[in-house]
Amino acid sequence: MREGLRERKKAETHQALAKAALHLADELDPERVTVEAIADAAGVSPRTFFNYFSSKEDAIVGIAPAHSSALLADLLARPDDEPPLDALRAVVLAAAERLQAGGDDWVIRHRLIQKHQSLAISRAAWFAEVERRMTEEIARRTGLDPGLDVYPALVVSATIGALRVAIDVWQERKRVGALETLIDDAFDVLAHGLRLSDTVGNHAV
Amino acid sequence: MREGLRERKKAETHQALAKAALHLADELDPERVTVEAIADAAGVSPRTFFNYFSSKEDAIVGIAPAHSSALLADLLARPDDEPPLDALRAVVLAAAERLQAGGDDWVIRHRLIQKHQSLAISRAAWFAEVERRMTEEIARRTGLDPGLDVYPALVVSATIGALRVAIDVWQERKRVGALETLIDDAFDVLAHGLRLSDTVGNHAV
DNA sequence: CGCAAAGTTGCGGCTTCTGCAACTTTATCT
DNA sequence: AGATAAAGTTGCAGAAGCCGCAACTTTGCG
Repeated sequence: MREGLRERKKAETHQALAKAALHLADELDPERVTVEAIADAAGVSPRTFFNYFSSKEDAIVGIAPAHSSALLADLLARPDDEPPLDALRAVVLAAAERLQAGGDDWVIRHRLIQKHQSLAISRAAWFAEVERRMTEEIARRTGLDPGLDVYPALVVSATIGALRVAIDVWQERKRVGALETLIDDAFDVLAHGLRLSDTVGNHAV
Repeated sequence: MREGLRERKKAETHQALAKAALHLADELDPERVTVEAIADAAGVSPRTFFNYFSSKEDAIVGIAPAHSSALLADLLARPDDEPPLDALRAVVLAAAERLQAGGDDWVIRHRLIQKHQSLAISRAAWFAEVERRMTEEIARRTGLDPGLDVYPALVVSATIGALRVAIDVWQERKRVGALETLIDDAFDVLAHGLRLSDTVGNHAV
């Protein structure tokens, strides 16, 4: 059979743990949620929790290999001769759509991340890994050496920053309006230069 | 007396712990260095360690309130009507000079940060705090609402990213050439737009 | 059915980190 | 100087995170 019972059970346990972690953290403080409680809620032993996540924070933030792979895969799928910033914008827009399609859990997650810096740190660690790999790819496309030229790492860093900032502002705006608009605004600024000009202004919500 | 014995001793202990943490981490793996060993090397009890640093990583990375305050103070000292990106560039250049004046410890520190992601995470957490406060100040200067407009957070995020990237590339280049040049390159790119053009290229080392 | 691979669990152990209370050192006031 | 207050250090106890290991159970497959 293509998808064994084994794989399915593993995926179910993973999701059960992530969901339990998220909802428990939402009800109490994340700091007051123990691994034991999460494992209990997912019907699994505390020891097993650590077979799936390397920390409590990772479970709450929902660090899934799938996501970072998706970002990188999207980038690899863009045409090779597309300008780096355009390719990255497309990747980020696709990621935003994917996140919004995920439902309410994603909103809860990011509300928690904004309130508790231990979670923000976990997210940052995840972003850092994505950044590292995207920088490699941008370097390959541009023919630049990432150890000599700042451009590849700089454009990727700005890109990830734009995603993060857009999400934060969108949450701050109570999710009124499209996240994609904010992302486009951010990339327009990055593309035209970060000098403050009259093209920058708070688009009405 | 202006500077009491108390203050001096505290500063000495702080520095002794930071130095011990850095050098022990440099000799062994950071993961294999325990708080107990650091405290011993600094001639202080493990319990006291936690009166100075909230984690082992913080001690190695040398999270000192002084540094982040310096960045913010520099920003506050810039003229109010200076364009945000210019003010931030000046702040980052000043920070780079300050770091280089610090001597060899700083180089060791950043070599460790690049090798071990647990330290990179600690640094990221510290950057995040700086970012938050700088964003406030940029919002004030520009009259933009950081909860409505992406610009303040975006320009600060790109700025901190530029600092990080410049330091990383400089280390990768074995510290040949001036860090300030790399920072200027990065800010030139940010100012003119992140579209790849022929103005971007690896300046000879 | 029966063996091999993979997953789960309990256990022991180390480490990080915190609150608390006792103690020592430094500052201040008369 | 001497008493008192303030600040800093330390040990202790304990919660929790995290990991390696070995036994056990479940699943996959011939």
